[in-house]
Amino acid sequence: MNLQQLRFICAVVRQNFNASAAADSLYTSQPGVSKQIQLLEEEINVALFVRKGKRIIGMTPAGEQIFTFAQRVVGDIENIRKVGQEFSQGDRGEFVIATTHTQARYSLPKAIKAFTERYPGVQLRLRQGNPTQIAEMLAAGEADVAIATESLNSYAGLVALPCYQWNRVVITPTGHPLLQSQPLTLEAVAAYPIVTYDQAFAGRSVIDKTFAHHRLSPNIVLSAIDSDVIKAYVELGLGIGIVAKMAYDPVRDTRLEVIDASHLFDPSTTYLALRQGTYLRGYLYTFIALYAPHLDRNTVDQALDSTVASRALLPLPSGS
Amino acid sequence: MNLQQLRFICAVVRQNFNASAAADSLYTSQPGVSKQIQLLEEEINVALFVRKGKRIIGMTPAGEQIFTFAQRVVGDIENIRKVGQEFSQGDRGEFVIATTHTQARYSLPKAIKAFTERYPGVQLRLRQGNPTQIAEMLAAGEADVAIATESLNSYAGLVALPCYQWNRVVITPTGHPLLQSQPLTLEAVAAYPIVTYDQAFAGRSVIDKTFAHHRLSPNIVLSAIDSDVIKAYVELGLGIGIVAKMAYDPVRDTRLEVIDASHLFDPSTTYLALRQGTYLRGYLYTFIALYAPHLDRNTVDQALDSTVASRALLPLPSGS
DNA sequence: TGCTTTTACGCGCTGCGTAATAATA
DNA sequence: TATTATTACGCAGCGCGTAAAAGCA
Repeated sequence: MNLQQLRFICAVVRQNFNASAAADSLYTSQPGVSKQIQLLEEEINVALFVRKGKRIIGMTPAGEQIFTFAQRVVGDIENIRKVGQEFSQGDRGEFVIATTHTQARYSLPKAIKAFTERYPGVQLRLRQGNPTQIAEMLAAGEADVAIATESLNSYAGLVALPCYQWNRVVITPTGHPLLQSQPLTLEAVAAYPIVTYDQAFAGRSVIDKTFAHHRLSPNIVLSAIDSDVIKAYVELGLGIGIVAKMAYDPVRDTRLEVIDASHLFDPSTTYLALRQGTYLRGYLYTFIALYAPHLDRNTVDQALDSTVASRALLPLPSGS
Repeated sequence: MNLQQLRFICAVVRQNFNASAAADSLYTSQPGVSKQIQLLEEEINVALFVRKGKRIIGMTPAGEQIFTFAQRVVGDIENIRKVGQEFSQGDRGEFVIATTHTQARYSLPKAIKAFTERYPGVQLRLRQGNPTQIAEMLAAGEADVAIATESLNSYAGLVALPCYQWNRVVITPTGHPLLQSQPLTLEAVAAYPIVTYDQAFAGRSVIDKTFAHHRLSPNIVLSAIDSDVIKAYVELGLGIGIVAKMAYDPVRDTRLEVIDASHLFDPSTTYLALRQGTYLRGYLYTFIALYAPHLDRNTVDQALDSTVASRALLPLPSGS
């Protein structure tokens, strides 16, 4: 048994039981992958993959168990490498953040600016996607942290830490009649065509739930993954927009008017997620503290160690 | 990086930073061990061991962190092997119990008899030692379970499950004057020379604490690790004995008389301990259930998964 | 002078790539 | 027919053991 064999197993599983793709992803030859897997199966005397003729189509029960261990081994090897880097060149390295457009554009810039000034030797990479893709990137080790509002909790192997709460504003073109209706009500909002986030993004689920709860059927004429796209279409007069308050910029957005809607919707919480069992480079703790000051090193470590859902343990600081 | 290098690191640490001993323990050459460790240090660019001249005398901080990961990797490799055995020959294998004399002699026989009948293909091995040695055997992977009354909890990386409670009897030679004093009191016991367990064994700490709490200074003329040795010396008239109730056999021990002492001492709890993060062969669950019927597979799995001390979670069934 | 680690060196195994074959969809 | 897995084979590299040297207590 050797490490390479375990890497091969993980890659084959991750590539949906395609050994050729697995070989590509590891920059090696496909026969090598097949052979090493066969050797391992022979050594431990049990088939790991279910084959239909010559095709690999799934895992045996034994394979599934072994896969979980193999994953942990491969992760630990990565951890060992990281410890080495941390001690040999603590202020240099790579740092990949998987996040959504809205976070990247509106909530992260301040922390990222401070971070890059503090760690000029760290190569920072932003990877964008929807919350599900983000969680998968993190789980697959393609990112070091994930930041998003939806669906980061309840993903096996990940730990989600609450960062901050936020709520929504309604944005309209200048001179829109809705600006007259004070105070703002859900009914008034539902009377106009609406532009807001896509299903998977930025607390859209809260918006849907709120309308449904009040037995309102809003006319959502356009949904987008991107606050800037929403704002553009609102400017064009396609409808009124519901976006995160942080996405409205009073300086830039002069062709829009804004009405606070915090009283209409439950607040949403943005989470920062980490893979369980990973060694965190020192600068990662620094970044997390820059982004969410209540998440100090001890808090993060405790959350990473605990098996139980960490959200309950962590009080969220008030307001923002 | 390869598995062997990680094994070498673990062995060197376990052998108190003696590379020669580590090589012996792994049945390989000492230069090979040194060289592989050097290669790894070179590869990840950080010293793992602190050297004084040519002697290895300790670990660097980086080394300590890496050691913990290396341990887990080595353990997971072992786990993978076990999964293979479980699925290829589920009713065959090896099973090592680390325990004390008293458990081996008096509490285990029934479960072991049933187990060997159920699993004739499993090679069962009993390893005896004091509770500290037992815990170390388990932690080092030299045993699959540890069973003892003292000091199995509070050992990092181990999970202790309460199995049963028990208490003590006083044994005397036939016709001893203590037999007349009804009911038995601590003061009466303390009036005679006492033979009982060694410091490290079988709830001796409870005995000491009880006497101390009553401001009594018993005259313990002989302590032994072994109930049978204690009984032998009580038969010889050296003193009265305090032993676990289960150690008195009314059929065999005809030259001894017995007085129940449950009302004098707090009960002790015997624990069964497992290493965290280990894959358990199916027959191990069977054995545990035979020995302590309230510890079914789910209970054991939950305890193994949880990071927090498992004892608090587990109710101990009453009496026995 | 022990005992321990490092250096030196050569053999043998094995992992890996290329090429060819077999089997599936 | 296109894609994918297995078999065959040969080279290169590396892990491991033996032997010798170098330091340490």
